[in-house]
Amino acid sequence: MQQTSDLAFVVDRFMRRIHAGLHQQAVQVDTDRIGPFGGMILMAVAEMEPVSIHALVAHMARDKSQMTRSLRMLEERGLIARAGCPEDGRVSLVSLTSKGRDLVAAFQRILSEVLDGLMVPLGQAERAQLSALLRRL
Amino acid sequence: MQQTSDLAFVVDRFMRRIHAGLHQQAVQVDTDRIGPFGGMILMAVAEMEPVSIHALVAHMARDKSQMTRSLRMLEERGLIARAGCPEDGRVSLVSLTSKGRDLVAAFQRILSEVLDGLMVPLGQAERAQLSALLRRL
DNA sequence: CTGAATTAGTTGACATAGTCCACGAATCAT
DNA sequence: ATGATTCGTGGACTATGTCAACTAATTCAG
Repeated sequence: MQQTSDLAFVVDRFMRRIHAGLHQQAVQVDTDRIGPFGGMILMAVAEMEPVSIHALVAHMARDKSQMTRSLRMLEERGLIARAGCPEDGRVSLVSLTSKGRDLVAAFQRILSEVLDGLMVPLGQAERAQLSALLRRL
Repeated sequence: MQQTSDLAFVVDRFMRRIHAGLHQQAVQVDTDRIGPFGGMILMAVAEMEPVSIHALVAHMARDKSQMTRSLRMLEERGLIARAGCPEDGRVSLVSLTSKGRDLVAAFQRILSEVLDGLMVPLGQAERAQLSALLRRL
């Protein structure tokens, strides 16, 4: 049980190291000050566009009010655009602008670098194993 | 590279699910409203006591000013106690009170339950594997 | 077809957590 | 001793998270 509750610490620390790495590196790129969460949203949109806010909320496991505000911020900075959904008047579909797409590419590059840096203790096979295990949760 | 940056999402979501699970469950126990971070600190202290604030900061990868404030909060609620270090006048050593120890036990039980709940998709061997991999990072 | 329940999204108010910077005091190196 | 370093504290600010109330569009029971 020591073992079990330790897992939370280990995951937490890993996440914080990613966060810290991004914080260091992303300053060069994040000229609009959208923050790490903004970056995460952009990357999620990139994979799912056009996507409803509801789907985004589910995917990222965040509160919807938070998503509303972050999306407004991203929209103000011209990184995303919204369009009404023709089939359902309630949903609005979010997609990237070309400016947003550029920023996503930069974020992904940095994130990959940071992750690679953190993963050095693990061999190639182990990295794949780790990803596979986490993905199943 | 899709693969690589995905990892950040996967870890993030896992962490948030832990967080959400605690949020649900811990209400019963957290009568002093110390929050999830407070709980994490208590558990860390439990494993390391008597421990300097500096060591705690390093272990949890947090900002030291944040730690100062959280510890003050925990001290006000009578969960931890501080003692000056005889060998080094700068450091103060933190340890649990008996009230704190009880709360840690409760937190650990809940955390284990939550983690067990999240880990159901994985078999016993895989869980061990996951822990081992994460611990090496 | 209509009223009740549901769902998508927004907003306000607030709580918690993280970052940065400067400071005082104790210690260390030379 | 004195200058650099380390431990902890405090202030100011930003970013994230949580909860509850609300509007508008949709669904569904009857």
